[in-house]
Amino acid sequence: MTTTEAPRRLTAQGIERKQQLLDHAAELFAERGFGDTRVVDIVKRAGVAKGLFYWYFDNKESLFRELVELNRQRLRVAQAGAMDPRSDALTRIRQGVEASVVFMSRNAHFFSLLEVENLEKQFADVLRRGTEVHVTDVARLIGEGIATGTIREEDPVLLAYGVVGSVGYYSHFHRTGRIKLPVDELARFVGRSVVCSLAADERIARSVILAGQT
Amino acid sequence: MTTTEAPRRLTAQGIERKQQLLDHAAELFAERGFGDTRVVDIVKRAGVAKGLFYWYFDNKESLFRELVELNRQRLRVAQAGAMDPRSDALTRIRQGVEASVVFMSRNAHFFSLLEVENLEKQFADVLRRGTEVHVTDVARLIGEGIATGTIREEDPVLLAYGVVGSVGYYSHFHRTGRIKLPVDELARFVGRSVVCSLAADERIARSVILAGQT
DNA sequence: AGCGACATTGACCGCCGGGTCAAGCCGTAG
DNA sequence: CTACGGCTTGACCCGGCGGTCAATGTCGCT
Repeated sequence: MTTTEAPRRLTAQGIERKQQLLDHAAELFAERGFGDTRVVDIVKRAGVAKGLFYWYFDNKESLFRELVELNRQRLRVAQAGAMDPRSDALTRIRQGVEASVVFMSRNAHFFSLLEVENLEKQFADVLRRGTEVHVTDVARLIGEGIATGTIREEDPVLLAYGVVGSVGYYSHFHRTGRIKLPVDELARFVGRSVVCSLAADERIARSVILAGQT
Repeated sequence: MTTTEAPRRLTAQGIERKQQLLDHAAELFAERGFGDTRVVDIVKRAGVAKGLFYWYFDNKESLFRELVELNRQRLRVAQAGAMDPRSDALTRIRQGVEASVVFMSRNAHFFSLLEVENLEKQFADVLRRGTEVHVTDVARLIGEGIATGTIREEDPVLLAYGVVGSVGYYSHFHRTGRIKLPVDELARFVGRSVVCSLAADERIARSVILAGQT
């Protein structure tokens, strides 16, 4: 199944069309979920014939997977971009967390699927792999923070799951309209929360938080 | 649709059979997800004919909803039972959190569906209502904690989402085998984590945590 | 015995939706 | 002009699955 299938050569028009399909699909998935979105719905919304779908994707599942990879990468880039390499680990985590919340909000239509890992068991693999990468990233930072004494001594991986979880959950609650708050405000709140749960002591927590209240 | 349909009178045998179906369904849902579980699979596993399913349930969806309500209630009871009414709010939260983690682990087969709110959009309502109840419970306690000075001053509801989220996520990661740790150890860790993220100051955090390390 | 209510069976129906396909279009390179 | 490969169409196929139903069984009560 992992055959190196000839990646079809696409013209400019082809690339655009494919992107349209991805976009409309993401939108529909967010609206009704993967299982309740018909291929017909996707093509209809894009205003093309059904057969065309299968010109660009092997099948519905394959489109979904592509969507996942794409957005994971974009999120990772956003996180990396938000971190100031001169800052200490805890601060960088705060920055990454805030960026993630904002990013997820901007791409709400997509993440309403992503963060939730087992909407359909068949995707457990892709989705979890993504989370795993994220967790590893954070765990590394936490390890650093523990070494330099800014983060309390606990298993870094365990703490990392908490960070990733918080971001995911808060984003989810925000997206589904149960937390009514401007994104950036929420982002700062989650940042603060995470810092509080990680900081080695009160003084550190306060200083990292204060530095973030621009 | 919310017709007060005559709730069929069940004999002892009937009640048992219905429970069997619920159990097997929960198991299968956990294995493959709701969408990928066929009614036939459920009845086959229970060793009965397909038609019987519709004797006990209106349809697949209705069974699912029943499953949800049932387990929500049981969780709530477990939480309430774990809290020592003489303790302060923060401690009670810690107790509730630990109980939740344990409960979710014991009922893993079911909660692999529950905590994830939008596996299928059609269930958003039931699932969210459940979370909402939970959040409200916790928010009340947090409000109390803020009033008595043990919890830091932030919007109680916002903080409550964090607590509920943490429990859900850690349980999820544990259930899916990515956190390999005895349940009770994990429960204590999550308890500590939550306390750290809520406590008004370091002294309080330490004392509440120490009191919990039996 | 025989009635009525609960319990159980499995063949059957109908539709929905994923995926196929043969044919046609259009721009460009030769 | 023609050939070719990317692009587009929509009718069609077909398997799977949710849900129905008429028949049969099995209690317990009168």
